[in-house]
Amino acid sequence: MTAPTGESTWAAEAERALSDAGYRRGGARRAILELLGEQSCALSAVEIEHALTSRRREVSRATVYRVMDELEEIALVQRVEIGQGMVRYEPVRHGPGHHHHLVCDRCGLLQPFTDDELERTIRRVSERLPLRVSEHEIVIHGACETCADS
Amino acid sequence: MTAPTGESTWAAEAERALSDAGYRRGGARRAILELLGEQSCALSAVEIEHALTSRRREVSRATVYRVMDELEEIALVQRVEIGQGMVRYEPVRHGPGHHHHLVCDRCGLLQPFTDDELERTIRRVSERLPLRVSEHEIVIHGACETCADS
DNA sequence: GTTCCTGCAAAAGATTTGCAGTGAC
DNA sequence: GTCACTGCAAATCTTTTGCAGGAAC
Repeated sequence: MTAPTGESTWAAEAERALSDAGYRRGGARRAILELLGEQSCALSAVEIEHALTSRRREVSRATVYRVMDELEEIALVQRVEIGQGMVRYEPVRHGPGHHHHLVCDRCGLLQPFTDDELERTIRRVSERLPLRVSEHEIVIHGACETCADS
Repeated sequence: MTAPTGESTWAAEAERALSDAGYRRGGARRAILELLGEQSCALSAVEIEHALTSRRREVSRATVYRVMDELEEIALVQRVEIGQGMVRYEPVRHGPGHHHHLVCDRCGLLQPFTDDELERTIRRVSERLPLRVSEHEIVIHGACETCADS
C-alpha cells in the first residue's frame, strides 16, 4: 500500500538534518515529518493540516507553513505548483522516489510519473544553462483517461 | 528591442480567435492582447495591470483576471507558476517562441530558455503517458550567475 | 434593445506575521 | 533560565464574485 523504500528513512534523515541545522524538535514538526515521509506525492498545506487532524495530532496551519518553510530552506521538501491556486510540498528524495507530475486540467487529478530518458536529458541540459541548477520540475497538463473519454 | 517575429501576429490571431469564439471586442481586452503580444516571457496579473497603467490605458485588475481566464480557456495563453506566490501568464506560441523557465531562487530572476533535445524528449515521453497531453511546463530552479558568485 | 464587457467594491482563499504561552535543552 | 516552537488571531496578498452602468452588435 505504501512504497517499499525510502519511507521511514526520509523522516529520520530529515529529523537529523534539522537538528544538524540547529533546530529543536517539537511535537508538531515531528508529526509533519512523519506524515511527509509516508507520502509519495505532493500535499498542500491544507491537506497536511487535515491529514494530521484525522490522525488526532492537530497542528495549526500557521505552523504547517512555518515548518514547510524551514524544510524547504534546507532542501528537504520541494515546492510544487500545479495550478489549483495553492502550493504543494513534497519530500525531496534523490534517486528512487524522484518524479514529476501529470495534472488533469478538467478534474484536477494529480499523478506522479517518472522517465529515465527525460531525467538524463534534463541533467544534460542543466549543464549548459546559465544557472547553478538545484532542482527541476516538470508538469504535464492534459485530460486524464476518465475525462478524455467523457 | 522586441523580438523579430510572431508579435503583432499573435495579438491579431488572438483577436480573431476570440471573435470566432463569440466574444465581443472591448477596449480593455484589446489593450491586454496588445501588451501580451509584445511579451516574450510570462507576466503576472499585477504586472499586466501596472504595465497598462504606465501606458495610460488603465484596466481594472478584475478585468485582467477575467480576460486571462478567457484567453486560457481557448488556449491563447498558458498559466505558468514559478513559486513567487502568484500565477503568471504567457502567450502561447507554437513553434518559435515556445520556451521554458529558469528561476533564481535567491533573487527571483526569471529567464526563458529553449532546448530542442528537451522538446523532442518531452514529446516522446508524452506519447506514453496515461493522459491526453495538451501542454507541458518545465521550471528549473537554481542560483543565477550573479547570485551564485556572491 | 439585448447581451456582453468593465470597473468598483466586497468576498473568499491562501499565506504570513505578531504576540504570548509552553516546551526543549 | 533561556530561547526555540507552537497556536491563535489579525493582517496581507492574490484571485474571485456581485452588481450596476456603458459599449458592442
